[in-house]
Amino acid sequence: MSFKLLESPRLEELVNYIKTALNSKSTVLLIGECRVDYEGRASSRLEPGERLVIIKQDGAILVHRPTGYSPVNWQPSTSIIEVIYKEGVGLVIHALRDRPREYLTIVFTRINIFFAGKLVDAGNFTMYIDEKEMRDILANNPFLIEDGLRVIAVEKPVGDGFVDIYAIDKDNRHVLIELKRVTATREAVIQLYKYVEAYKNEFGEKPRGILIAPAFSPSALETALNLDLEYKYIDLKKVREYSKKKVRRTLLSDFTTGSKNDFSH
Amino acid sequence: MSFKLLESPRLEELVNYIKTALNSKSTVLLIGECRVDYEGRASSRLEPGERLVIIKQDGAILVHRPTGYSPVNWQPSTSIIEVIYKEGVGLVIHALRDRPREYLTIVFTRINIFFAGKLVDAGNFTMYIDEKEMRDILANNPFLIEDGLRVIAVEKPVGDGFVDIYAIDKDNRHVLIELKRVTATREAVIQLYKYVEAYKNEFGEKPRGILIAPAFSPSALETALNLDLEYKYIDLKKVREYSKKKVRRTLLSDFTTGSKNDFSH
DNA sequence: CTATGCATGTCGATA
DNA sequence: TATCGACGTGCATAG
Repeated sequence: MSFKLLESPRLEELVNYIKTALNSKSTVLLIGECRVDYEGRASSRLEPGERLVIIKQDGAILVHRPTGYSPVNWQPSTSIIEVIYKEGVGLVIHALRDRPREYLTIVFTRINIFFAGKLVDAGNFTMYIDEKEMRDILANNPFLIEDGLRVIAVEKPVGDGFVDIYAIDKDNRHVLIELKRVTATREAVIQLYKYVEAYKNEFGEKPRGILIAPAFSPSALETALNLDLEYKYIDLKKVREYSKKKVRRTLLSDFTTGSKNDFSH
Repeated sequence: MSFKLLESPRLEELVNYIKTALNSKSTVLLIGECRVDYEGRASSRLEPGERLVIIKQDGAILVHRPTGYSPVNWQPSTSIIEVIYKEGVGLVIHALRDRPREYLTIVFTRINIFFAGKLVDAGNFTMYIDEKEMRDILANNPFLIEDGLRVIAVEKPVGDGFVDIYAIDKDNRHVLIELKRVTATREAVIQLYKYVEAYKNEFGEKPRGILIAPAFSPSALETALNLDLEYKYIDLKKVREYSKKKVRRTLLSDFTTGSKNDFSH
């Protein structure tokens, strides 16, 4: 990594450094005293203070205060950036974004650290289990849900949406299964209920509805009880063990056009 | 701002610098080559590459790749941080978080830049308008919605949720108003529909349902039409003008316990 | 403390 | 390109 680092630079001289860095698609860090105005979907003003500003290689801008996960102000990667030095004002950074039209203005009155460097980052990022993965694993290993379950389709269109897994149980009853990787809330139960109702209307037969999650909120349990829906705790660790047998990534289109790719047997 | 800045330090010597910085509640920046593992609600692995790691004064950790708004890995401010140097491995940073239990491990094999400094940031941050503000302004100036409207309550409990504004129109019909500060999607329409249905069931009278937003998605408009709901465009600029007459922040409790604070006249 | 809903949400996939 | 739904969503607030 080649980089440029300046301690307590004069603001005037920084303008060209920053412009050069942005033109060469480098990542720029600025630490110093600034104020920030934002105008777009909302409006905000941040009074002067010491912050870290990051301008990434794709034009994303983040203004970070010394605490908290979230940037206090930002602009996603779609922004156009302009840098000016205004005598008596300071170093002004404008970031403009179209659609939605949003403006971000950062005014630095002092900069302690300037860094510009081209980060080389080709490392792969893998999320080991997300809801899709969980769905695929369970669809391919339905005994993890209950014995004798036969999966007919995943992401089956029902009513307004898609139910995660559509199956038939050992007593030949139809089963709609909704999955949550995190604690299931009442919302999830209601969603499943809508699927069950829609299915009943469409196909004339009331299916079982099972909500599967590692945990359930009290209101979810109560609602499930009231709406005559089943729920089942799942151990994510156990599911993850089955993820090793690498399955082809299942695409939505595989299941929405015809039945040739349905999981049936 | 007092700070410490090191260029291409040896990893061994960094351990104490970082520990000292964390103990003194400083913000730490590390730029260099690292890999990252995460385990918690999900699991992820990030292969080696050059990144920026931020450890904030409250223990929040962000791992940023050279592009994009979002950190690739992170830990919110509730984390406990441990720093170790492992011979033959590198500089290891562990961040543990309770509730939910989550582990983040960063392993640096090279560091180009180390920065530690106590940022002083007392600047005030003001968000000029959010949905609450919009709700309060419209509740206090209902003529912006339509002539003759009398607001009875805001955040009125209806069914499962709370409708933003509950009012009575000039013909004495009940009106449920749902607000969106951004483009309203079908979801917003469905939400309003649920309120209208729930209200009908609870109070026996079918109210008007009005969705108010600066813009509407086509599916939102279509759904509104199908569900017999009204929609109204609102100019945020115009609403914002009425925000100058500073209103006391309206609390939910003002409207849910008794009627003494209701907006009625 | 948990539950609920908003967010300048952001991001990715789909039509 | 716009829309839709998920997210390790984070975060504030109400109960």
